[in-house]
Amino acid sequence: MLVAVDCIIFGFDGEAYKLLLIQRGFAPEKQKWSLMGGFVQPHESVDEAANRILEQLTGLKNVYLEQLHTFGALNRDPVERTIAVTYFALIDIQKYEKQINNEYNAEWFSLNEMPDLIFDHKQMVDMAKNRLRYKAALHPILFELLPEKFTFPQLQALYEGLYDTVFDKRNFTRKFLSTGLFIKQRDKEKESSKKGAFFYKLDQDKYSSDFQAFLKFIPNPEKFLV
Amino acid sequence: MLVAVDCIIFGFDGEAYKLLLIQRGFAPEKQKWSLMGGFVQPHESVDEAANRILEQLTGLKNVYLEQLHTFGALNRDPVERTIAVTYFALIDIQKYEKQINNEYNAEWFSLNEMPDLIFDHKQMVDMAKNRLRYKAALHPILFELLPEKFTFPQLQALYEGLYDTVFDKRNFTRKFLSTGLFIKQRDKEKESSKKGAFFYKLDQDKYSSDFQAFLKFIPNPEKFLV
DNA sequence: CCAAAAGTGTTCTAGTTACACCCATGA
DNA sequence: TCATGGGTGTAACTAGAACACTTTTGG
Repeated sequence: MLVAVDCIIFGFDGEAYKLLLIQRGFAPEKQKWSLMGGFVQPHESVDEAANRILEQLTGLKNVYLEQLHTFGALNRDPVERTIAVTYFALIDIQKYEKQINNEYNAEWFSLNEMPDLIFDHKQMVDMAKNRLRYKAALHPILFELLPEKFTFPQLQALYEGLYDTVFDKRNFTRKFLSTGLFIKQRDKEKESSKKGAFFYKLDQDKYSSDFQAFLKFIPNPEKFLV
Repeated sequence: MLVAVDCIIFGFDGEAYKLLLIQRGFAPEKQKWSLMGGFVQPHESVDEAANRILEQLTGLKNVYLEQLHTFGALNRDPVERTIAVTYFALIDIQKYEKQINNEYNAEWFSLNEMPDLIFDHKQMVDMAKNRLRYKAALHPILFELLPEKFTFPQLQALYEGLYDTVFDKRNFTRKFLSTGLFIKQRDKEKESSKKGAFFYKLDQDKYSSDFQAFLKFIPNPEKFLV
């Protein structure tokens, strides 16, 4: 039985969520679009395989990478019995350089303009989207998609994009500022407006110390969940 | 590469959370306690394998079974390279009959009185516990551990046991009743008190229609999360 | 000077918490 | 009759939601 790893790689370009896909240069389904994947090698753990595969395509190390789900349907790969351990990654799209690896024909696609994908990769993407929505509602992970410096309008677009909705600007700002996670910078981003919007950075200490958001079925659930 | 499935099987006896473990009758680690597991067969999906393994041990079908995580460290199985797809199950402990399968020496252990487990099974159990806490804070899944009819004192013990805390009885009752998920029965459970506590049943319609609890990072997140 | 986006406060509402006494019954 | 556990209401507080105008500045 073969064990493969597939990576769902998310980016955000300031307007929309993107996925990094590759055009397969090999059979089966040659020329069709698919997630970046590969087989787990005997000398590496499954997590290591995921990191390797991600780095092969993007050149990036130390990115947010989380195991999503293992897909093990009987005929998901028509050629050989393969189970796929999927991971989703959140990367700063600005750090990605197309030229890093020419071995793969990789391209960013907007989530709502995706080509058909091979095998059960569409299902994987759907699950990843869902997990991301779920997780981002509770944990401050979306910042992994932003550059080091970002503005509140960008931050709000990031959240609005994920949930496909609009939030009240005042309430949004207040809620996020009240976490104490953000440090205002002196400079402004002046490209997207005349007035310009102040940059913020994450308070890395607060960010890395287990920040938990506010679940409400259990009183003070942040006490209990790790 | 071998692909195994391991099941973390939870029960609740009215007082404490329990795990169903088996004493291995085979090498390696013969006689030691472990999770119930087995290899994925060529003719079955991974999900099917999990259901099969669970049924082999408990005789139960259609129980709550959710994929947890895939463990793929290099030397997790000292004999052969094996990756383990883990699932956790929630079963009504009263439905379990010890005699269903004598092939395995199975026993329920309280979560805080567990024997040493083989390989990385302890890590699996920890992760399952955590996932259960997490999930139960947001979704009404703990009822899978209760018999069809249960009392509010039992329900509260169930939640207090999982989070290892005490809740205010009045607030607890109000919050849970306000979900409209519970139908009061005419009869009482009279074993554990003189006065007796009314039985309740789940409103199965409400229960099966995607009940979502109340996350609070995103306004009205139940609109967005599936 | 005006169009476009940034930034900022207050009020109302609803949900959460804290808290204590009476009830029913078997022994 | 009393010990044990079951059942219930209210008031204070807090967090979330709704809502609109002013500021800045490049063109």
